Amino acid sequence: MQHTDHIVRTRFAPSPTGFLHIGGARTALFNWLFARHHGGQFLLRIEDTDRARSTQPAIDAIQDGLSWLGLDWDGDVVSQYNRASRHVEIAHQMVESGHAFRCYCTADEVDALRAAAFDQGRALRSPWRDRDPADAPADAAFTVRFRAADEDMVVADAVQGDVRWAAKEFDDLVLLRSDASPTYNLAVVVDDHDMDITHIIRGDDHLVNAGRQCQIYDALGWQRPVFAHIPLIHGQDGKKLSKRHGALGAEAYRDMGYLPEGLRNYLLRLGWSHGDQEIFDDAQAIVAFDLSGLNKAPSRLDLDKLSHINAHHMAQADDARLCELVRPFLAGLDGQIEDESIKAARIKTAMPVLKSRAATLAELAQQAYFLVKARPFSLEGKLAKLLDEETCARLNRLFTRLVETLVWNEETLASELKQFAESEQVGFGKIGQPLRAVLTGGAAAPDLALVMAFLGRDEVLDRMKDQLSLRS
RNA sequence: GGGCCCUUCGUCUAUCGGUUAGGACGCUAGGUUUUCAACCUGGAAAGAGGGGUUCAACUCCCCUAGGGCCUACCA
Repeated sequence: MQHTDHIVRTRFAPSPTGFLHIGGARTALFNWLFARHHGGQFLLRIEDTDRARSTQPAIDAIQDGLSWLGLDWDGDVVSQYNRASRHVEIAHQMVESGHAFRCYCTADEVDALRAAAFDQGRALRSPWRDRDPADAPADAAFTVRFRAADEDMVVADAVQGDVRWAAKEFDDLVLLRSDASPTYNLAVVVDDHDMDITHIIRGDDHLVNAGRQCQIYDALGWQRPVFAHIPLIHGQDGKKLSKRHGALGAEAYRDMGYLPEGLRNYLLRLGWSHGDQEIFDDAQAIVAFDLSGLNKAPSRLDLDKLSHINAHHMAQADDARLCELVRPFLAGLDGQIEDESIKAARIKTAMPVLKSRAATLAELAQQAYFLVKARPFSLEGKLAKLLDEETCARLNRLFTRLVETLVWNEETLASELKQFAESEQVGFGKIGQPLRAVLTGGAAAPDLALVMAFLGRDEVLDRMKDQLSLRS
């Protein structure tokens, strides 16, 4: 696993206890962007050393989420659990070098020690750090603890600046549990070192861990990576994002109809800035991203802004791709025509116009609905009232005219409608409103000439006939 | 209890000692108008509080307040 090159290497290292939540997605994005910016590698490691809480479905969900977001990782996924023997090896090495020691304290003794340390406002130190190993009780269980360093610690963080701790703030942390399994802080350091990680971008809930981990790096004589601790994302209420409070998985955003590039763009600007620029495509983001633009304060999720950003990316998206993506959203709407190929054809034709009118795929489905509505449909309330006797007579005259319209495209239809309104000597509202009702049944739709062009002559005439015969 | 981190419009942010404190979302007034959306033109809206340092502070320092993280044989 050891690399001899000197390229930038980042990693995303989630623990598989749930889906890929929005904060993790952003952390992954930043690491991905930073690696790509420097032509380096972005690695994925699953921190699955907690066997009780780690699950395969969670591992799958994380990978699916990253894939959906378009954050591709280099090489194979690393399982931290599978590397346990290497962690143990390093722990033993530290015992031999004196940087770690066997602690024979029982759970009760540790509790008492901790309570005392807590009262004194200091970190826990094991009495076994200075005792002769020969005093060890025979056959007693022990943990391997790190011998907390005597020097004060300073971590140069790329976001937070120099962060300092007094030596007494660090406890003798457990490296190996009494069952000899390695703990997080040991495993992380060993893995990041072995994977040649050069930059660690992660949530600032790990800021204190950085101090602890740097003690281990130093003890081992390993070079410390660059740390960049980014603030966590909060919910709309400013509180921590909890699972039951807005902390949704990536797939939830997908199901709400956001595009991966839209979510990526939004997440990019959440806690990172580049002057006044709000909209980024991937190429721009990769060029622009740097650690110096990272913010120190936590930020809140704002779905309105996400939608707005997403709308830009919808308008830029490929038509054929959107036709595919909108299908599941359309499927939820009832009263549609049967023929899938007609539906697909109409939506395809209209897509260049539709996509600029919707902020999400869900809205896109709403915008496309009028195209696939099964006729005849009934008009109610205000729409029905539009079709009084006079209006029906007028629409009948329009009908006759449309039958004779030779060229059926937006341009000629627009001028047909305009001329018709003039010949009727009424404002366009007198024609546009009822005609729209007749053709769309009240569904959202673009300009009428476009509606007619997208629907096609037969469908337009049929929808007119439906309503006019009902009222005559 | 202890340590560490954070604090500019409602929200995301710009500012890196000297600006009428800028932009974006949202909100709002008006325009366009055949629905919805979009779009165009305006508007309201901010430096948590208190001390310093300085000719000058949002910007540097200290205190307070408020949030957050860690303080596990979780990660």
